[in-house]
Amino acid sequence: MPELPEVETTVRVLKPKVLKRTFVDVWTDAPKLIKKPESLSEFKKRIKNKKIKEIYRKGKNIIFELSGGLSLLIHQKLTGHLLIGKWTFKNGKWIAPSGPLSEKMNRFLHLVFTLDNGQMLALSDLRKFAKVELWKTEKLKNSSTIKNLGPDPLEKTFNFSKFKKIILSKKGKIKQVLMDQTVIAGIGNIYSDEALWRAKIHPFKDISKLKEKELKELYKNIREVLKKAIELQGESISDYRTPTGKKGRFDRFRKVYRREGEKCSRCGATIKRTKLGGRSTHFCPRCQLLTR
DNA sequence: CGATTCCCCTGATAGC
DNA sequence: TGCTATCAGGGGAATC
Repeated sequence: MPELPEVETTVRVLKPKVLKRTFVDVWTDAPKLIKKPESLSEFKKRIKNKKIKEIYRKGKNIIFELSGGLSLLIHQKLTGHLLIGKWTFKNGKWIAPSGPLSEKMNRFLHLVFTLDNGQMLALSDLRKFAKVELWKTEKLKNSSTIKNLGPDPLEKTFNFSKFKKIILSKKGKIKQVLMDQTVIAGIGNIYSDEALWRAKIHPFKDISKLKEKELKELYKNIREVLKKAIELQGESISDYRTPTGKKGRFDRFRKVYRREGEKCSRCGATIKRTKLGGRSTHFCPRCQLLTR
């Protein structure tokens, strides 16, 4: 499930491989992934012969800035991940070279861009939830997709007082607020659970009940866990893989997410899983008390 | 305007 | 064995 660290890893790995490259061809067996423009032929026509001038992350979105005043936006959602390599097309399907790209999770190719050096940029997406949009760069900047995003938690300007201010301006349960992309951009289910465990805060704790000390711990731990995950190229307990098809190595630092029934590494209590707003939520019932 | 619900999709898993 | 029902889940749209 790509969140900020996984999307950042994708951008960092792709960057040297795609900068200054030109799109020469597009293949898809799932045209519904392409939301903009609506017509696939129009999408193909517009993206062909455009050069990748820049690639960057905005929240969980990947944006390729192209020549001709265009920008390609890709959101990987739950199971999407971008891969780079050289596949061959045989009998209606893509054959991956041996190595990580041929591994199971990388087989669900639904969109393949061929670049001018023969390399391919491919979107593997088991559940086909990803979205691909081609925008005029100026329009994208003013779009609600971009404008409604909250600040990036790793930006230099994102200091504690800014964090405190935006969190306290919201109401509700802390985990839900952390996952709200209009509040802070980039945190999802995994890293909200992990940051809250590190900060010893119960995911259901109401914003209004948070103490100054807890806010400070949370601020610090959000940034630390995200940085650590980027350093390790993200987590791959589920579908995510880096663009070369390899697993991220954050797993050994994962303390609660998908660890229901295991012992808390800090206090030994049994990790619990519940639902919050339709999302599974993991926490330690002993070190993350609701009332403290 | 905010809060909630539905929907997109398919592999894995449980139940019969 | 093989079928069917359920679940997971980001975010956008529709609805309350």
